[in-house]
Amino acid sequence: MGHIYNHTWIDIAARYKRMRGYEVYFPQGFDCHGLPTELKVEKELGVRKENREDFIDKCISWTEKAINRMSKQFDDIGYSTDWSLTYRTMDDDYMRLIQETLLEFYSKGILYRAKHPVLWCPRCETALAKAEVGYVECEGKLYHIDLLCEGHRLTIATTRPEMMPSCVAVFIHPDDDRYARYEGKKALLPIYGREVPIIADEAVEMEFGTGVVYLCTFGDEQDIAWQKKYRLPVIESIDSRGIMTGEAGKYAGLSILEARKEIAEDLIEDGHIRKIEKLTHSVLSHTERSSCKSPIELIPLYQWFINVKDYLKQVVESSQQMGWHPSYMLGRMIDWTETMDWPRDDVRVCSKCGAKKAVGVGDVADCWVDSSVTPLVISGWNRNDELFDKTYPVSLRPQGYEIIRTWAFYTIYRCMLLTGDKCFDELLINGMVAGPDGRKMSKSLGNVIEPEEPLEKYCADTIRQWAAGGTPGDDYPFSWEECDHSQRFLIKLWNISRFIMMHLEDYDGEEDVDLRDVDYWILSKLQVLVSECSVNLDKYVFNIPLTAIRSFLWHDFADNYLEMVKHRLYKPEIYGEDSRRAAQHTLKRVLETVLLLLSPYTPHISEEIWDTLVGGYCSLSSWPKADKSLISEDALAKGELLVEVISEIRRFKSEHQMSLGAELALVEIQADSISADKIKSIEPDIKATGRINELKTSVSDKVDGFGLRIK
RNA sequence: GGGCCCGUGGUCUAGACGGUUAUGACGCUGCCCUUACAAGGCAGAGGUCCUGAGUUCAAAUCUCAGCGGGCCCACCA
Repeated sequence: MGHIYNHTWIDIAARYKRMRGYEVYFPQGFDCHGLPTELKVEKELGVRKENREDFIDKCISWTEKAINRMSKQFDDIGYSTDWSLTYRTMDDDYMRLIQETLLEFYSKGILYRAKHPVLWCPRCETALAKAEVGYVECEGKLYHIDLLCEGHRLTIATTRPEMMPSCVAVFIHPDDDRYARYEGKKALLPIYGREVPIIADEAVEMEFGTGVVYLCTFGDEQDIAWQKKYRLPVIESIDSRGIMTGEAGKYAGLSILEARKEIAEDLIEDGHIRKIEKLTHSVLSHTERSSCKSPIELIPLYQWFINVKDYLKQVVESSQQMGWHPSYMLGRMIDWTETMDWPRDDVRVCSKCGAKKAVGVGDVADCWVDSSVTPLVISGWNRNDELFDKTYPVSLRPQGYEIIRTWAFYTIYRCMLLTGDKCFDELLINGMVAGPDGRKMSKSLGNVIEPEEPLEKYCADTIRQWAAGGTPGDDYPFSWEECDHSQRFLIKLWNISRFIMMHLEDYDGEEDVDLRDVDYWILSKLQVLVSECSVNLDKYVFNIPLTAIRSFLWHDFADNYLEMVKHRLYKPEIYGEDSRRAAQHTLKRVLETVLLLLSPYTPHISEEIWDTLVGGYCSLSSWPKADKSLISEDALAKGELLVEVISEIRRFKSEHQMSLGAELALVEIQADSISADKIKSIEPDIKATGRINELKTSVSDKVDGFGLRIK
């Protein structure tokens, strides 16, 4: 439903801009590569990636199935993309362009290969981006292990005793009086009998565990920082499959968990363990965009890196040149550039390797490597200069807030470096779709709605109204009630149209008509509505115009105006042919304009009615302009008075359990002089709409506004 | 720990350049077949606009603090 949600937004924007006269370049892309796909295929089809060719085939067919399903959903909601422009990140042309951009980065030294501790998932056997990991809270044990220092016991605390073979130093806090005397000395590791330096550093948390921590290469990011800062050696005791290496001595060949168990037993047996505490802690795990959830390791490996840190200032500057909707989302981008951190490795690898045969890299690239060049792909960068000049920067980037730090960030970064220019004029940021219960959609909560279910139950224009109801940047729940209401609105619109069509059968389309106060009233309100819609749609605010259109059509137009002109339509012999024609003209004009306003939201029903009412396509017509000459303050005031008087009469009938069609013998209105003037001019409308036989209006200085006496 | 967003009748929600009676939906109550629509219409009940303080003639709206919720980031040897 998230895709239905934001693609409806994009489609409304595209349809609106077309009607405003823009030539809208509207391609749809599909993001295909990456770990999420691989994990899905492994899980659902039960295949492993040992057989690379077979695995890739399975990934491609799975992805194509997903694309077909999504494309059908988009077609089902009337998504007006130009399918001939569709791009897929797994297409050869697309991949070629990715490679070109990477080669350009390589030639500039921005892309480089280096050995560096990376976040590594032993289960998926791949390096992960920082954005792909998160912390999972779980139960663990904190082992207090005695080390020896000049005959004294120095007790460290660790949750990972199996990292002992990788220990290269022990750290204490410089202000910690308990351990001050050990600073600069050496500690002896049990089992391995190796001596490591004892170093004082501010980063040690004195309150945690024993206040003494051992540094292993690499247990966490702090270890990386310390290893670099103090130029300590690196000992790799865990390999890329999560198996202990030869450095682990007798534990070599064991898995991490097996080694943890055995080394702990040995330490206990030898009397080196002073205490084991239970501990709830957060373990860095493979959490994002994946169902893996395995704990991750920091393993030094040769990997390809792209230097973003040196260009953050430019990314921020580029982002500031764009319009963000809502504007505070720019702040999230800047926050990200300010807080992202990774100890930099300055190693650059020479490109002149002299290899005779190029061998593809076996690693799985971060999927953002593909998806962050889309503005270049669709604009024909390095392919078609004419197209590029016309379509770059992209006018509007729609996306969710959860991938500002990834999709938006990497896209702005790469396009800025490759083109020297910003890649978007504006960004429209949507929130997440929550379940009907208001909570995040998740399988475990059982509140997931797949698009097929509402699409089966409701028509596309109903789903689109639901989607248009969201606010930029805010999360938005899926709501069956909102769908019900939206569906009923369509029926209402249909019935209004039937009524109007019925009365337009003999309408000659004469424009030169003698409009009455009531006509000016509804036409005035219509002009206000048109400008309200334009102002908001220009800001990509969709919910406010839709609500305003629905309220106008349902309540002002149907509940009030239609009832107020029925007598003129049905009895021209009493009220005059020209009055009837004025009403016909107004009915047609209002409905036409409302159909144009609704067209971006509910294109299907709008076209259907438009075809009968006007002919042709309303989505190809021009967006209406508010005609200020039709706004009459006097008519607005008279119309509101008429609504109020009719409302009083309806209330009376309701209280007396009378039908609204029941006739009233006599109604007397007392009004102050200003209101009385206005009321007198709309007396025929009051009389006819209220089914009043005799209506008397008199001026009274005792009332404020007006009062009614009904018999 | 840092940042951002949010808190409005039973439920969901609009409004946030300060200014009549706070919007609408669902639900609820009563009534009514208006020569379009009962999948409709009319009328009605229901609110300390999270709490407190401040600015102001005036605060749902602005400021600060607190409480509660959400998201992102960081930390947890």
